[in-house]
Amino acid sequence: MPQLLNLRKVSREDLYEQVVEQIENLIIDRQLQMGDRLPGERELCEQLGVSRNVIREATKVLTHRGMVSIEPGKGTFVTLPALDNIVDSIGLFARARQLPFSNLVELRRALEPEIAALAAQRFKPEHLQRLAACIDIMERALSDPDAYVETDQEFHHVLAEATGNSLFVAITSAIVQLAQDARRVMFAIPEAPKRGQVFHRQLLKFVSEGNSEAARQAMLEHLQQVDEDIKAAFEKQEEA
Amino acid sequence: MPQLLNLRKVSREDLYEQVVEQIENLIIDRQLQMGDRLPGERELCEQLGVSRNVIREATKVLTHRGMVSIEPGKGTFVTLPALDNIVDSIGLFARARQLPFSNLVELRRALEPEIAALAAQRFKPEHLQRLAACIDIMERALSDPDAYVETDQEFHHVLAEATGNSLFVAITSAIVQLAQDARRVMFAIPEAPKRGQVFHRQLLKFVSEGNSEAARQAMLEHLQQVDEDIKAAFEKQEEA
DNA sequence: CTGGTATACTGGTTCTACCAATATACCATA
DNA sequence: TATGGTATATTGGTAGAACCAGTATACCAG
Repeated sequence: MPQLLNLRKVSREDLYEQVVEQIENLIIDRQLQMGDRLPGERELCEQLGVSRNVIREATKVLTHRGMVSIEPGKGTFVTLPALDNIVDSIGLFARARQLPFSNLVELRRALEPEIAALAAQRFKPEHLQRLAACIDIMERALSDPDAYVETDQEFHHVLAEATGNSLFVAITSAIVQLAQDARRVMFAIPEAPKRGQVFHRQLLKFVSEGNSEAARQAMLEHLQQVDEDIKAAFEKQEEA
Repeated sequence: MPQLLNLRKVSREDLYEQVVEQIENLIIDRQLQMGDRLPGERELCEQLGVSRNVIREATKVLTHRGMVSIEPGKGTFVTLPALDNIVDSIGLFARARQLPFSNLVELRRALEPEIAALAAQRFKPEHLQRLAACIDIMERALSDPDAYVETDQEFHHVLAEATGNSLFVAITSAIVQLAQDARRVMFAIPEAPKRGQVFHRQLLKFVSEGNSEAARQAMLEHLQQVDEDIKAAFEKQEEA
């Protein structure tokens, strides 16, 4: 069946979609600011000429986009989108497609060395403290996968925050989250966490010295080592 | 008012949230596969013991997460999350916080050189063709900002696809989208697009030769040039 | 085999009604 | 005066019935 005519596909947009867009635009244009309260559902119905159902479907979507927060009995308020949405969307994407672990490793190798380098240039005292605290906690949790992994994530998160670039923070959170399962596997290699700590200390040192290039290199080697340990752990797992 | 007691905050989860989670888990666990049809709304009401309203709010949220697709008259079907959600979430995040343009530039400088390098190792003939086609189109659109910018985005997108890593594709799409406005500004510098083409051609050449390092370097210089042109364009804009 | 048609089904939308939690103003009491 | 209860209006949460419009299917007429 050849396509003789080029027909534009007709598509009336759902009502709730239109409501979502309208409110979204109001927020983007700053006509609705952070913390502002939306009109009540019943009032929005009148103003927009739609049923309450439509309004509710729209606000539910906006809630999950992190743009509004619904508080029963009080109202619906404009909020600042959190990192969660980015983390969730990347996580879902990767999970749904069962992306190979190598994809994650490559992304980290592109991002995190640069993050370490920038962190070395821009850190504030607060960040050094938090990094040091992470190292301490991990040292005491060398045999506690859950605690170690969680703190390891925090370490990389703090490093990203030290760059002062929220986009780095957002994407780092996402990939670190995705790598979580793999990290736990790593504990099959007993000396892996200890080896990781060596690099963590190096990183903290180089960053605190403001030595960008050394920090970048240390991060690169750290990722290399983690990658190898995880591969070894997987092989060990398959033997069993 | 000192916080004497540590009270756990009570919070019954909304019904629609529970429905979202249930369906989401079914999809993640592969009990519902891509293309499968969900039971009708009325049937879901019975099975889950909730009103149709609740079901609808849940499916709307799932739609905007890209997990299902609603087709009136037919039903609701499981879909594969698209890039759009990642792009949207990053875009919203950046816009809502009015992140400085420099954040974007830094992220690109971390990602795209690595992408160029990987593309040089893994490209398929198809990618070279598409890259060449983009260059041709841009050549003919040196004075048409809209067409040029759009094709420029496509160029970087194809490069990311050539890495075979979907995470690169996703994040590249997002940042390229965010940079769109800035790119258009660039046309205030008449020779900017032409200069960009020089690098585009270089990139295509190095990638096709499989020369990772040259490709990486070319991309780095390309971004550097774009950044300078945009800054110059902004200054020129402020003068006016 | 074509094209119409009746029919059942799907999601889209509206409306009404009620619940639970919140906020407010007011009032009784210590 | 200050505390605490109480009535009341308002908010979002949920239910359920009803109808619309688009779709699919089977069946029938040509």
